[in-house]
Amino acid sequence: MRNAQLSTIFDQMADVMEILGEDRFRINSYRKVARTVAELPTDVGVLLENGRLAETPGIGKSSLAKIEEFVESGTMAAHTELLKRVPASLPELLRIPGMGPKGVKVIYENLGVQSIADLKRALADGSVAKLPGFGQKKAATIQRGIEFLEASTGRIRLDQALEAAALVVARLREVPGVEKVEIAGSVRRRAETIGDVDILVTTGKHTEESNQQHKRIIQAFTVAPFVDRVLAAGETKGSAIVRTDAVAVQVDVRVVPAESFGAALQYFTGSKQHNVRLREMALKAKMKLNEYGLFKGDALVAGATEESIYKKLGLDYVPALLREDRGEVEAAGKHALPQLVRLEDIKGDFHVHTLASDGRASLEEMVNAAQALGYKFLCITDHSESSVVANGQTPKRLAQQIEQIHALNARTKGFTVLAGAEVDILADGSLDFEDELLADLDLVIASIHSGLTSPRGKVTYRTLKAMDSPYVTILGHPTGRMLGQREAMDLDIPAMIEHAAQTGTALELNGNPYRLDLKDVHCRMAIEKGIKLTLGTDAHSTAGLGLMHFGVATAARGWATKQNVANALPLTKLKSWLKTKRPK
DNA sequence: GCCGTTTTCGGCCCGACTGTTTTCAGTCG
Repeated sequence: MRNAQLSTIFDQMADVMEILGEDRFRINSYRKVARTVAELPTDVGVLLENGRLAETPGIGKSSLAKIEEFVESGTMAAHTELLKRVPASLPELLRIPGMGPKGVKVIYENLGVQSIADLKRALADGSVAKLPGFGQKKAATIQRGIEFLEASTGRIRLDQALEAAALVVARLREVPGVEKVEIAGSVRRRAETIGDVDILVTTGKHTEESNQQHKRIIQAFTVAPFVDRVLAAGETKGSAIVRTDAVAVQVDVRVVPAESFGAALQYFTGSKQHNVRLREMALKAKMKLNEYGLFKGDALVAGATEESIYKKLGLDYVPALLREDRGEVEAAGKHALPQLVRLEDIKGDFHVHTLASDGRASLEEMVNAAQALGYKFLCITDHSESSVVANGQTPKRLAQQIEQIHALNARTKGFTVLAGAEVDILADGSLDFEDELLADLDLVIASIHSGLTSPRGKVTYRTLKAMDSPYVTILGHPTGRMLGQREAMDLDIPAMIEHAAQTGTALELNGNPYRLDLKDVHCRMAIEKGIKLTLGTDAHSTAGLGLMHFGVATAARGWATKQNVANALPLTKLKSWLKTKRPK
């Protein structure tokens, strides 16, 4: 899709305009266009043709013309012209924490610094510290910023962020005077990757001693053994790099009095874009929203709970999972928010491995663990023969496993084990087992495990062809991505979703936090086409079954209700649903 | 540049922290 390219172009223009010191509101609208285009579910070319792009909020006449120009010619004059005005490598300096557009402008104009390499030299010879508005400390901050940037692996996975958050939460709960400790930010929204971790602490009602008390709480955080480096430590806010066994991540701790808890939680949860929307609404209603509350003049109108703030703004309560400015504010105003799927709605797991392939627990152990979670069913989906490294089963071994499952079902009450397989989609789009064997299974997940870097046409062809099989119930981890490790396949997502709808194939939402595949926005596209999602943990151990909450959160971020999720079906309905695609 | 149940012009989210300042600008979230 050209959407990603266009998004980058608008962001690049905004970067350059910032360095040039142009109008910040204009820059903001470029940023908004960049973000809007990136999140469009359909290629801009298509939306241009059917006129929908012009209706998209945030995209006005000027941006529309620029996009049109790019779609027609592959270039954009405004972009080309802007890039000519500063050295090409200059915008990369904006990525250094502590360096903003003003700083970049000063070091460029005074020292001729054009790149991070130039900047390192200027820092080393002391010329940065001598610049107007700079100094020894500022130079040191920039130095550390460069080191951080070069050592950083970028965003971390949600499970890693939750682990870091748990460390800090446990520490803060022990500090005297602390009443509540809540995880906020993108971790609370269960975003698929996390930039930094936000934690909110409340004390009792505001008193004379509050400031001292707040300071002590921040200090307790910054001197904790897991803190690598302190970035800031004031009276209400502390920021530090926290190191766990797996990762280092920035954690921000904010302390507020109890009467502002809701406002602070709302503010600190974000997303930024969602908050901007609410603040705009507050302004229109002659009010003001900040992290201390919703105010009319100086009077506090709401603040103790998040619910009260949304209510006073004329909105239904928006679950944190939806706060991305993807239409949830409008829906909340029209009482049209979905009843999101919850972990309690989940009656079983669709994607599980055992010792028969590369799992570490037996069939019986996995079933026992699923029963302990209160599930009603479990689908056993071991690998197929071609997945040699994963100890994929031969047809003979699979046939034996099916027998084993039937026998287990015969002696189990109130719980059903479904016989399935995760069958490889081969290079030509055919399946790794014959139809006769597939017909003996209750369900089939078809997955691509090889050739993930093939061109778009090839991976899309294989994916669509596999869905043509009447025995393929579910397309497994459709894009094949591994967060932080491996890019998604270059799959034509709209075509894949369209074909899933046509063939009646379900799409997996693989809940393993390495995958979260399909991702939230694609889940939403699928749901809008009436496609059922199946949540699977891809568990390779009994503990792995506990990852279901990641899948549920991601589905909810895709606006899924329990009707959209096959895991929530009662068993009888599930069984008949599994047969819908099969030959009659 | 975008937008409009007060506006087609005149707005555009808000506050904390830091460092370099003699009262505030820059950066961040």
